[in-house]
Order: sequence, then structure tokens, then C-alpha cells
Amino acid sequence: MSPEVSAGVPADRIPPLARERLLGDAPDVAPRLLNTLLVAGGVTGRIVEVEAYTSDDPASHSARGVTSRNRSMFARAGTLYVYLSYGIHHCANVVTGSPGDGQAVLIRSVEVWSGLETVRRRRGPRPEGQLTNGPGKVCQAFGIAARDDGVDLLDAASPIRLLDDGTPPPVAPGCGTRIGISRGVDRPWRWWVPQGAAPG
DNA sequence: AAAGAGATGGTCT
DNA sequence: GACCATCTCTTTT
Repeated sequence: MSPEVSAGVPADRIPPLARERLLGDAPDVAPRLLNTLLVAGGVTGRIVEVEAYTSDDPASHSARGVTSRNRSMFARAGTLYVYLSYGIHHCANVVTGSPGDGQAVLIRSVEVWSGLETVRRRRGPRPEGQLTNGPGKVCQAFGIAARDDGVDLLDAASPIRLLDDGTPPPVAPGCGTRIGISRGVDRPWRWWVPQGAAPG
């Protein structure tokens, strides 16, 4: 299949995100990840909400060092970290920074640009706005699961990829505290694309 | 519209 | 045995 984005350009003709764009602390990288393209499972979408997690962060899986679960969170920038949440849902993260840092950005919400029928089949009949507006929903919609943990998102041969179609991140992203955590609750490490914001 | 609770299993103490 | 980086359905205002 040939996933397409809004302009009608096939996803396989859009270049991967430059790895240097992911180099840096997760709270710095996270807002720059907004408006980049996620391609997986026959679906393409634009990332519109993210959260940052670091090793110096009581809410982060990486806060207490490497374990078998969070191992890929300590890999190089561009690695995908997938974990099982509440025994039911999967959540996808983009590793940032340098190997050993344990920093990553959680993909919280995505706007689907192609493969909408596939998303509807995976997510079931639901209002348009509730298909991919949560980290567990994003993984279900894109078919991302535990087997995908550790893949390189910047490798054109990977089943899951981050692309850069030239759309810049929002000039003034929304910013606030993270959702669903019980520690580190005051860190304003969640960012989103303001609704109705014109790309560019 | 908002609040509450159950599902469900891996990870860590 | 407790704690979740969640989601959905049900109950209550």
C-alpha cells in the first residue's frame, strides 16, 4: 500500500526526520516534535500532543536506572520505546538525547492524514475526534505494540517511521502539566498544537 | 457534563 | 502485594 499525506505525496517520498532534531533534553525536543509525521501500520498522521520524560524525573520509567522494561529508553535518539500501560494499552515514545540518558517523548495525540479506514477498523465506530486523542488510542490506531519496542524510527526500512514533510512546529505551542501521573506533577512538560493553528 | 469504577497484566518493592 | 505515562462504560448531577 502507499500511504499518502494531505498534499497527495506518498509517505515513501517524504524524508525521515533528521536525527539531529532529536538530540537534546526531552523537554527541549518535545515541542519540536509537534507537526512531524508518524507512519505505521498503513496509517500516516501528524503528531499534535507530546510529553517529555527524563531520568531526573520521578514520573519517568527511567528514573531508577535501566531495567528490562525501559532498556530501549536508554538507547540512541530516534529509538522507539513501547511499554504496556495498565496491562491493557500500549504507549509509544521517541527516545531523545544521547545513549545512556534515558530521555523520551511520549506521543499523546495524532491527527490522522491517511489510512483513516484502517484506523476506524482498529478503533471501532467512534466520533472522529476520539480516534487518536490519547497515547493508548494512538498505538491501537497505528497498530503499534510491544514487538515494536526498540525499532529505529529514522530508518527508512523500519515498520514505524518519523518523517519530516517540512511543516515546522507551531510557533506558540500549548504547554501544561502532564496527564495521568502521580509524581513530578508540576513539571510543565506537555505540549500540543493549538487547535486551528495554521501549519507554518 | 462530570464523576466513578472496572478491566487487566507487567514491573518493581 | 502495590502501583501504574489509560480507556471505556456506567452512574449521578
